[in-house]
Amino acid sequence: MRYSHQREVIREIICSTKSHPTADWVYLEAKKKIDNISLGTVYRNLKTLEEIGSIQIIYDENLIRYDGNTEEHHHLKCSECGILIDTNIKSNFDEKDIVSKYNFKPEKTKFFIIGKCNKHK
Amino acid sequence: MRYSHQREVIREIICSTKSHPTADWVYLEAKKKIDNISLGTVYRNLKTLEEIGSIQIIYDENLIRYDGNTEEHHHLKCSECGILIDTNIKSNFDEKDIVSKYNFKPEKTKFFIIGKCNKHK
DNA sequence: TTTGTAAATAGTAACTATTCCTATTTAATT
DNA sequence: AATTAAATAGGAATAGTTACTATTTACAAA
Repeated sequence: MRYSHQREVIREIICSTKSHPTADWVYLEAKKKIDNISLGTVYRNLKTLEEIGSIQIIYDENLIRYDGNTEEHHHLKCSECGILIDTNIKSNFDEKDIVSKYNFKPEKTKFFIIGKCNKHK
Repeated sequence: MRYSHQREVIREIICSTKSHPTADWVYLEAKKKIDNISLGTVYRNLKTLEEIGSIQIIYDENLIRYDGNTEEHHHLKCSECGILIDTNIKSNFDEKDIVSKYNFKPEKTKFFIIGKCNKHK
Protein backbone atom coordinates (compact mmCIF):
# COMPACT_ATOMS: atom_id res chain seq x y z
CA MET A 1 0.00 0.00 0.00
CA ARG A 2 1.23 3.45 -0.95
CA TYR A 3 2.08 5.90 1.80
CA SER A 4 -0.45 8.63 2.45
CA HIS A 5 0.05 11.58 4.75
CA GLN A 6 -3.71 11.78 5.36
CA ARG A 7 -3.85 8.16 6.46
CA GLU A 8 -0.96 8.65 8.87
CA VAL A 9 -2.59 11.71 10.42
CA ILE A 10 -5.86 9.79 10.85
CA ARG A 11 -4.11 6.80 12.40
CA GLU A 12 -2.17 9.03 14.77
CA ILE A 13 -5.36 10.80 15.90
CA ILE A 14 -7.11 7.56 16.76
CA CYS A 15 -4.10 5.95 18.39
CA SER A 16 -3.42 8.92 20.63
CA THR A 17 -6.83 9.02 22.33
CA LYS A 18 -8.85 6.68 24.51
CA SER A 19 -12.11 8.48 23.77
CA HIS A 20 -13.27 6.04 21.06
CA PRO A 21 -14.06 8.86 18.63
CA THR A 22 -16.58 8.91 15.81
CA ALA A 23 -15.67 9.53 12.15
CA ASP A 24 -16.88 13.09 12.44
CA TRP A 25 -14.65 13.87 15.42
CA VAL A 26 -11.67 12.34 13.63
CA TYR A 27 -12.50 14.54 10.64
CA LEU A 28 -12.58 17.70 12.77
CA GLU A 29 -9.27 16.80 14.40
CA ALA A 30 -7.67 15.92 11.07
CA LYS A 31 -8.74 19.29 9.68
CA LYS A 32 -6.59 20.97 12.33
CA LYS A 33 -3.56 19.38 10.68
CA ILE A 34 -4.67 19.26 7.02
CA ASP A 35 -7.15 22.05 6.50
CA ASN A 36 -8.61 20.81 3.21
CA ILE A 37 -8.82 17.12 4.10
CA SER A 38 -11.99 15.57 2.77
CA LEU A 39 -14.57 13.69 4.83
CA GLY A 40 -14.54 10.96 2.20
CA THR A 41 -10.81 10.52 2.76
CA VAL A 42 -11.43 10.10 6.47
CA TYR A 43 -14.08 7.42 5.91
CA ARG A 44 -12.00 5.61 3.30
CA ASN A 45 -8.94 5.53 5.52
CA LEU A 46 -10.86 4.49 8.62
CA LYS A 47 -12.05 1.52 6.60
CA THR A 48 -8.56 0.79 5.29
CA LEU A 49 -6.95 1.11 8.72
CA GLU A 50 -9.52 -1.28 10.13
CA GLU A 51 -8.92 -3.77 7.32
CA ILE A 52 -5.16 -3.81 7.86
CA GLY A 53 -5.68 -4.15 11.61
CA SER A 54 -4.32 -0.78 12.72
CA ILE A 55 -7.54 0.22 14.43
CA GLN A 56 -10.80 -1.40 15.56
CA ILE A 57 -14.40 -0.48 14.88
CA ILE A 58 -16.75 -0.33 17.84
CA TYR A 59 -20.47 -0.52 17.22
CA ASP A 60 -21.83 1.42 20.19
CA GLU A 61 -25.59 1.19 19.82
CA ASN A 62 -26.31 3.27 16.72
CA LEU A 63 -22.93 5.00 16.83
CA ILE A 64 -19.83 3.86 14.97
CA ARG A 65 -16.68 4.61 16.90
CA TYR A 66 -13.00 3.81 16.40
CA ASP A 67 -10.42 2.44 18.78
CA GLY A 68 -6.64 2.46 18.50
CA ASN A 69 -6.50 -0.48 20.91
CA THR A 70 -6.41 -3.47 18.59
CA GLU A 71 -6.25 -6.12 21.29
CA GLU A 72 -9.48 -8.09 21.82
CA HIS A 73 -11.04 -6.30 24.74
CA HIS A 74 -14.45 -5.33 26.06
CA HIS A 75 -16.10 -2.12 27.18
CA LEU A 76 -17.96 -0.58 30.05
CA LYS A 77 -20.56 1.93 28.92
CA CYS A 78 -22.04 4.56 31.22
CA SER A 79 -25.80 4.77 30.79
CA GLU A 80 -25.71 8.43 31.88
CA CYS A 81 -22.93 10.01 29.86
CA GLY A 82 -22.20 7.34 27.27
CA ILE A 83 -18.47 7.17 27.99
CA LEU A 84 -16.79 3.93 26.91
CA ILE A 85 -14.12 2.47 29.14
CA ASP A 86 -11.67 -0.19 27.96
CA THR A 87 -11.37 -3.25 30.17
CA ASN A 88 -9.30 -6.37 30.25
CA ILE A 89 -12.11 -8.51 31.67
CA LYS A 90 -12.18 -11.97 30.19
CA SER A 91 -15.30 -13.37 28.63
CA ASN A 92 -16.03 -16.68 30.24
CA PHE A 93 -18.83 -18.87 29.09
CA ASP A 94 -19.03 -22.57 28.52
CA GLU A 95 -17.89 -22.98 24.92
CA LYS A 96 -18.77 -26.67 24.88
CA ASP A 97 -22.28 -25.83 25.96
CA ILE A 98 -22.68 -23.40 23.07
CA VAL A 99 -21.28 -25.87 20.59
CA SER A 100 -23.59 -28.66 21.73
CA LYS A 101 -26.70 -26.71 22.63
CA TYR A 102 -26.78 -24.28 19.73
CA ASN A 103 -24.63 -26.14 17.22
CA PHE A 104 -22.51 -23.01 16.96
CA LYS A 105 -18.72 -22.58 16.89
CA PRO A 106 -17.65 -19.43 18.77
CA GLU A 107 -14.75 -17.41 17.38
CA LYS A 108 -14.77 -14.16 19.27
CA THR A 109 -16.88 -12.12 21.65
CA LYS A 110 -18.09 -8.54 21.87
CA PHE A 111 -19.28 -7.59 25.33
CA PHE A 112 -20.70 -4.40 26.72
CA ILE A 113 -21.34 -3.91 30.39
CA ILE A 114 -23.75 -1.04 30.87
CA GLY A 115 -23.91 0.83 34.14
CA LYS A 116 -22.76 3.95 35.96
CA CYS A 117 -19.28 5.41 35.72
CA ASN A 118 -17.56 7.13 38.63
CA LYS A 119 -19.10 10.50 37.75
CA HIS A 120 -22.69 9.22 37.69
CA LYS A 121 -23.37 6.87 40.55
CA MET B 1 -52.30 5.01 25.33
CA ARG B 2 -54.94 4.88 22.65
CA TYR B 3 -55.43 1.65 20.73
CA SER B 4 -54.00 1.60 17.23
CA HIS B 5 -54.56 -1.13 14.69
CA GLN B 6 -51.21 -0.32 13.04
CA ARG B 7 -49.35 -0.72 16.35
CA GLU B 8 -50.99 -4.08 16.98
CA VAL B 9 -50.08 -5.35 13.54
CA ILE B 10 -46.47 -4.24 14.04
CA ARG B 11 -46.25 -5.87 17.48
CA GLU B 12 -47.72 -9.09 16.16
CA ILE B 13 -45.23 -9.20 13.27
CA ILE B 14 -42.25 -8.85 15.58
CA CYS B 15 -43.54 -11.21 18.24
CA SER B 16 -44.28 -13.97 15.75
CA THR B 17 -40.76 -14.28 14.35
CA LYS B 18 -37.36 -15.14 15.71
CA SER B 19 -35.56 -13.53 12.79
CA HIS B 20 -34.80 -10.23 14.59
CA PRO B 21 -36.10 -8.16 11.70
CA THR B 22 -35.13 -4.64 10.69
CA ALA B 23 -37.58 -1.74 10.50
CA ASP B 24 -37.73 -2.07 6.75
CA TRP B 25 -38.68 -5.75 6.87
CA VAL B 26 -41.37 -5.00 9.44
CA TYR B 27 -42.67 -2.29 7.11
CA LEU B 28 -42.85 -4.68 4.15
CA GLU B 29 -44.66 -7.28 6.27
CA ALA B 30 -47.04 -4.70 7.70
CA LYS B 31 -47.91 -3.54 4.18
CA LYS B 32 -49.27 -7.01 3.44
CA LYS B 33 -51.92 -6.39 6.07
CA ILE B 34 -52.40 -2.61 5.78
CA ASP B 35 -51.50 -1.60 2.28
CA ASN B 36 -51.16 2.12 2.87
CA ILE B 37 -49.31 1.93 6.19
CA SER B 38 -46.62 4.57 6.40
CA LEU B 39 -42.96 3.94 7.13
CA GLY B 40 -43.08 6.76 9.66
CA THR B 41 -45.81 4.90 11.50
CA VAL B 42 -43.65 1.80 11.64
CA TYR B 43 -40.69 3.71 13.09
CA ARG B 44 -42.86 5.59 15.59
CA ASN B 45 -44.50 2.42 16.82
CA LEU B 46 -41.25 0.48 17.01
CA LYS B 47 -40.02 3.21 19.31
CA THR B 48 -43.23 3.22 21.35
CA LEU B 49 -43.31 -0.57 21.64
CA GLU B 50 -39.72 -0.55 22.84
CA GLU B 51 -40.47 2.17 25.41
CA ILE B 52 -43.41 0.27 26.89
CA GLY B 53 -41.34 -2.91 26.98
CA SER B 54 -43.23 -4.94 24.39
CA ILE B 55 -40.17 -5.44 22.22
CA GLN B 56 -36.41 -5.00 22.44
CA ILE B 57 -33.96 -3.18 20.20
CA ILE B 58 -30.85 -5.03 19.12
CA TYR B 59 -27.90 -3.06 17.85
CA ASP B 60 -26.28 -5.56 15.52
CA GLU B 61 -23.16 -3.80 14.24
CA ASN B 62 -24.53 -1.03 12.03
CA LEU B 63 -27.98 -2.63 11.80
CA ILE B 64 -30.91 -1.90 14.08
CA ARG B 65 -33.08 -4.96 14.60
CA TYR B 66 -36.07 -5.74 16.78
CA ASP B 67 -36.79 -8.67 19.02
CA GLY B 68 -40.10 -9.83 20.48
CA ASN B 69 -38.21 -11.63 23.23
CA THR B 70 -38.14 -9.08 26.04
CA GLU B 71 -36.21 -11.20 28.53
CA GLU B 72 -32.59 -10.18 29.09
CA HIS B 73 -30.74 -12.54 26.79
CA HIS B 74 -27.69 -12.65 24.58
CA HIS B 75 -27.02 -13.54 20.97
CA LEU B 76 -24.86 -15.73 18.82
CA LYS B 77 -24.03 -14.14 15.49
CA CYS B 78 -22.83 -16.08 12.47
CA SER B 79 -19.91 -14.33 10.81
CA GLU B 80 -20.88 -15.92 7.49
CA CYS B 81 -24.60 -15.34 7.12
CA GLY B 82 -25.28 -12.82 9.88
CA ILE B 83 -28.07 -14.83 11.49
CA LEU B 84 -28.74 -13.97 15.14
CA ILE B 85 -29.58 -16.78 17.52
CA ASP B 86 -31.13 -16.19 20.93
CA THR B 87 -29.39 -17.85 23.86
CA ASN B 88 -29.98 -18.22 27.54
CA ILE B 89 -26.27 -18.14 28.40
CA LYS B 90 -25.55 -16.21 31.54
CA SER B 91 -23.02 -13.45 31.63
CA ASN B 92 -20.57 -14.14 34.39
CA PHE B 93 -17.85 -11.76 35.30
CA ASP B 94 -16.55 -10.59 38.62
CA GLU B 95 -18.78 -7.63 39.45
CA LYS B 96 -16.69 -6.72 42.50
CA ASP B 97 -13.61 -6.57 40.34
CA ILE B 98 -15.30 -4.14 37.95
CA VAL B 99 -16.55 -1.99 40.78
CA SER B 100 -13.12 -1.77 42.40
CA LYS B 101 -10.86 -1.77 39.38
CA TYR B 102 -12.84 0.56 37.14
CA ASN B 103 -14.96 2.38 39.71
CA PHE B 104 -17.99 1.37 37.68
CA LYS B 105 -21.37 -0.02 38.80
CA PRO B 106 -22.70 -2.60 36.31
CA GLU B 107 -26.43 -2.70 35.62
CA LYS B 108 -26.87 -4.92 32.61
CA THR B 109 -24.91 -6.66 29.91
CA LYS B 110 -25.12 -6.97 26.14
CA PHE B 111 -23.07 -9.85 24.77
CA PHE B 112 -22.50 -11.09 21.27
CA ILE B 113 -20.68 -14.30 20.55
CA ILE B 114 -19.50 -14.29 16.95
CA GLY B 115 -18.74 -17.51 15.15
CA LYS B 116 -20.11 -20.06 12.73
CA CYS B 117 -23.68 -21.34 12.75
CA ASN B 118 -24.58 -24.92 11.85
CA LYS B 119 -24.88 -24.06 8.15
CA HIS B 120 -21.42 -22.48 7.90
CA LYS B 121 -18.88 -24.49 9.77
C1' DT C 1 16.10 14.79 -12.39
C1' DT C 2 12.58 14.01 -15.29
C1' DT C 3 8.78 11.13 -16.77
C1' DG C 4 5.09 7.62 -16.52
C1' DT C 5 1.76 5.37 -13.67
C1' DA C 6 -1.52 3.93 -10.69
C1' DA C 7 -3.08 5.01 -6.19
C1' DA C 8 -4.97 8.48 -3.26
C1' DT C 9 -7.23 12.79 -2.65
C1' DA C 10 -10.65 16.86 -2.59
C1' DG C 11 -14.90 18.22 -3.50
C1' DT C 12 -19.32 17.09 -4.44
C1' DA C 13 -23.29 14.24 -5.59
C1' DA C 14 -25.89 10.35 -4.32
C1' DC C 15 -27.74 7.13 -1.25
C1' DT C 16 -29.86 5.02 3.00
C1' DA C 17 -31.88 4.94 7.31
C1' DT C 18 -34.39 7.57 10.26
C1' DT C 19 -36.93 11.54 12.02
C1' DC C 20 -39.89 15.48 11.41
C1' DC C 21 -43.96 17.97 9.71
C1' DT C 22 -48.85 18.70 8.79
C1' DA C 23 -53.38 17.96 7.05
C1' DT C 24 -56.49 14.22 7.70
C1' DT C 25 -58.38 10.26 10.08
C1' DT C 26 -59.68 7.67 14.07
C1' DA C 27 -60.45 5.95 18.97
C1' DA C 28 -62.65 6.98 22.77
C1' DT C 29 -65.58 9.99 25.60
C1' DT C 30 -69.75 12.72 26.24
C1' DA D 1 -74.19 12.36 16.97
C1' DA D 2 -70.65 15.66 18.38
C1' DT D 3 -66.13 16.58 20.44
C1' DT D 4 -61.37 16.11 20.98
C1' DA D 5 -56.86 14.70 21.27
C1' DA D 6 -54.00 10.96 19.67
C1' DA D 7 -52.42 8.57 15.70
C1' DT D 8 -51.85 8.22 10.84
C1' DA D 9 -50.34 8.83 5.74
C1' DG D 10 -47.54 10.91 2.83
C1' DG D 11 -43.90 13.52 1.98
C1' DA D 12 -39.98 16.67 3.24
C1' DA D 13 -35.89 17.02 5.86
C1' DT D 14 -31.82 15.36 8.17
C1' DA D 15 -27.64 12.69 9.33
C1' DG D 16 -24.29 9.47 8.38
C1' DT D 17 -21.95 7.24 4.93
C1' DT D 18 -20.56 5.85 0.26
C1' DA D 19 -19.76 6.76 -4.68
C1' DC D 20 -17.98 9.47 -8.44
C1' DT D 21 -14.52 12.06 -11.03
C1' DA D 22 -11.06 15.37 -12.15
C1' DT D 23 -6.78 16.47 -10.00
C1' DT D 24 -2.75 15.50 -7.20
C1' DT D 25 0.84 12.63 -5.37
C1' DA D 26 4.00 8.64 -4.25
C1' DC D 27 7.10 6.00 -6.18
C1' DA D 28 9.54 3.42 -9.71
C1' DA D 29 12.05 3.37 -14.00
C1' DA D 30 14.59 5.78 -17.39
